[in-house]
Amino acid sequence: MTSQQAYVRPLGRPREARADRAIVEATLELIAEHGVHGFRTEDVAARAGVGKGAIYRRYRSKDELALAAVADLVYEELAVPDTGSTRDDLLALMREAVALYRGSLARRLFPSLVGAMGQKPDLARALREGFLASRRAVLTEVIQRGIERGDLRRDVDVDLALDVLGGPLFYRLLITGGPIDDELAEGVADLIMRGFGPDPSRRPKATTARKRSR
Amino acid sequence: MTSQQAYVRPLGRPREARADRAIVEATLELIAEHGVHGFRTEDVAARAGVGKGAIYRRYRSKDELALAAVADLVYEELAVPDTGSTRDDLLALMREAVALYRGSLARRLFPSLVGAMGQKPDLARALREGFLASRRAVLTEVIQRGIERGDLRRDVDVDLALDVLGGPLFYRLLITGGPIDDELAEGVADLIMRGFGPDPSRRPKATTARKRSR
Amino acid sequence: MTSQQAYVRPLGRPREARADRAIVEATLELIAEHGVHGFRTEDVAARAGVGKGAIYRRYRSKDELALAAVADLVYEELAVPDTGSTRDDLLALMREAVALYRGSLARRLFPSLVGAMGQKPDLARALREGFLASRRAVLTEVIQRGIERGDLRRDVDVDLALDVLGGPLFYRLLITGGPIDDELAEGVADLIMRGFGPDPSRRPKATTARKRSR
Amino acid sequence: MTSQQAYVRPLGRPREARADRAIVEATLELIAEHGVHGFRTEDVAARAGVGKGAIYRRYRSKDELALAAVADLVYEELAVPDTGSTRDDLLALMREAVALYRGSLARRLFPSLVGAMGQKPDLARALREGFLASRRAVLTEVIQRGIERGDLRRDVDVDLALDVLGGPLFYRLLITGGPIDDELAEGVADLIMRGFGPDPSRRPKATTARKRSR
DNA sequence: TAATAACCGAGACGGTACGTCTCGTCTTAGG
DNA sequence: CCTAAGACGAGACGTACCGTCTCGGTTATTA
Repeated sequence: MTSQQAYVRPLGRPREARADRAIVEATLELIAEHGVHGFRTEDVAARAGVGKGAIYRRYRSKDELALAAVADLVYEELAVPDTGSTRDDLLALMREAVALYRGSLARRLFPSLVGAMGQKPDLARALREGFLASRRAVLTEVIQRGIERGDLRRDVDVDLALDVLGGPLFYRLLITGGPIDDELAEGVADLIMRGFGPDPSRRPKATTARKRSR
Repeated sequence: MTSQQAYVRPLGRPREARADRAIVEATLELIAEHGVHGFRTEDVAARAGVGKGAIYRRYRSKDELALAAVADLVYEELAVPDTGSTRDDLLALMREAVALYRGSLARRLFPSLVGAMGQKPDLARALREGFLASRRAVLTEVIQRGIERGDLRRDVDVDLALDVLGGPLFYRLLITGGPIDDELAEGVADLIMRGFGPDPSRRPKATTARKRSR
Repeated sequence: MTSQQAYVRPLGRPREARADRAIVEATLELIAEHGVHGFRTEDVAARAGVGKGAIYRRYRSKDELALAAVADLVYEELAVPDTGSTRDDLLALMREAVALYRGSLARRLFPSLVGAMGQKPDLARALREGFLASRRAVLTEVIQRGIERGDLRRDVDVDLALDVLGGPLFYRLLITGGPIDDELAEGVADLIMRGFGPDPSRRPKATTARKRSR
Repeated sequence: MTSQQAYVRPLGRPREARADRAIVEATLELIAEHGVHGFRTEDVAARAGVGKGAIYRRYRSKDELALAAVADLVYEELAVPDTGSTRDDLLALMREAVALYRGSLARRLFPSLVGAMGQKPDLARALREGFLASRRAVLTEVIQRGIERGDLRRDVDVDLALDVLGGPLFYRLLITGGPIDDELAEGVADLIMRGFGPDPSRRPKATTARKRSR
């Protein structure tokens, strides 16, 4: 039976992969130069060497184009670290996030992206279900393993933990302009370990946090 | 010696105070509906019942108008709570913040505000130095008092603490869409108390933070 | 009693008469250069020194603009010549028509105008009822006078006469590309005089025309 | 069953004759509906049930397609009538022309064809040298025969005569919208006979109509 | 009281980017 | 090599919005 073979090649000339890449790259360059709102679709077309039609065949609007370009920049396979230490696993992920958001492009990109999310539910959903969900899934796995390992309490509010890990980073990126560096990564990782670590009053002898500090 | 009396009434017909208010209010409503970029000056004029000229006589650009409107909205006096309990003081401030950001106007305002901050340094500075700084000052005072009281460690990274308090809230507001409620307020307050509480290994007996959580 | 004074000045800034003229003139030039369909609205705007908005505030579409421009061009007062000689009157009118259609603007304008008439009943009606009707009225008067004077037969088919006077001219202009000159004017005028001149059969000897109808 | 043919079949799949007809017919219908410029190649393809490629393999451009379609409609062998009577020969040709231009398709086709001629010299030349020249050649022969026969003056301006025969018909078709009927055919034929007939003042006894019958 | 000056609402202005559309060509898989 | 389907680069279309300017008219202070 071929019914499982769901993919049917669409009729007609296929989209050119070359154009796909060129459009995204031109968009990223122009966003970096003029901002998420400041760039012009005509310039994207010109720089990518395509017609405007080729852009609007792929993306319904300028905003969707900007989103896709950013998504392309930001999506990457995320390996679940497994160092044996919950703190080190968290730290690895946080450091990677720090590295991503320190980049000048991502730093200039996110604010307007967030602004657009408020106006375009589609974009918000796409970002949440794609980029965000994948990162949260990885963090969740690390936390679950930490619980099983006994490094974290059984009743950890996982959502809160995720938001405490990610929140301060975005807060600095979007609002305060504070430094996004490894100190931040270590700070929140340690706070999670300490705040959600096993209750010392119950198990006075086991002090995970101590061991972690080498 | 009248030189100190600097004010000279300008010639001609004075500006109408009625229009001043109407413009700001119409702007706020329209920003909430369509975002800091999405609203139209013509709509502001129409809703305020003024001409576009009246707007541009007061503000040099759409951005300046948006900034002024937001500034007008956001400034308010903030009392420093003093319940005697560091946790309760934090909780009071957090609950107030929760109440503010649950409100539909602020909730719709902030995303586009953040987006605009990325492109307009003036707006970003105004918001950081006004709204944000005042809230951080109050929280800082509560934390300092907590340290002096011995509820918190002496070496608390205050900036990190502030970002852990505020970050998750904004993260949910702007990114995840997660719930902004008292559970969140309590979660982060407890995490701060626990994570930045006095080191139990150093002073195994005194555990103020423990007791407060009952 | 001011009720007869129906005109109420519209609110706001009035349209600029300068722009009205400039738009129509630029349109005519560009139609002559590129045809009723071939000209570009952006070029009209540029040549007229106005924005595209100023054009579309006045005309709902490119077609309506073209129609208005042509209508503006084509209306002019036409005097009825009265030299005392029917042939000379006809000749005067024909020479004037020749002069008009030799002109480079009209010569380039008419072909695409005719093409458009086939597609746009509005344009066709406007042209027929304005430009064409006024010229036919003048010719009709000359012919009537010729009949009364005895220079032409009483039973002249006036419509046919008008079409024989105008047809060859347009035929050369639109189809054959043949010369439009005074020789043509004289040729058709003489043909009309000779072909529709008084019937020699009434002056009892010659009866050619009568017999033909059998 | 094709092997018996000496004709060497070109490589590959042969063109479908079905498509040839369908393309031309669809083009004619769409030109009649929207004009020579107004129709869309995509609509032609859709209505003919072919791809755009099939059209552009046959015709190099939209204009060439339009021209070919019109040519297909309009070209037909034209016999030189020879009734023995110059008037009747002219009348036969004029009646045939009337029949052609009364048809609703030709009537809708010509205006935009003329419009296009003004912008496309190639099309104008093709139409003049093909369709038009063949008709003028036939008429010229009839007139020459008329001269030789003595029905028409020796010094007839043949070009003018042709334009007087064809002009009024096109004038009504393209400009005035007047009736195109046998009355018109007879009117211009009689006018030519009378206006270009032998000068009665010079040869007072010989009546043209007499001679025609030889 | 009259003149002067800046205000008022309404809306046209020049300019610019948008997103759509069509042209004529090119590129697939398949007959 | 043909076919239908549909993507391609190019560029005009008509719309929308910006920030400015121009109306007739209003509201203050100064003369």
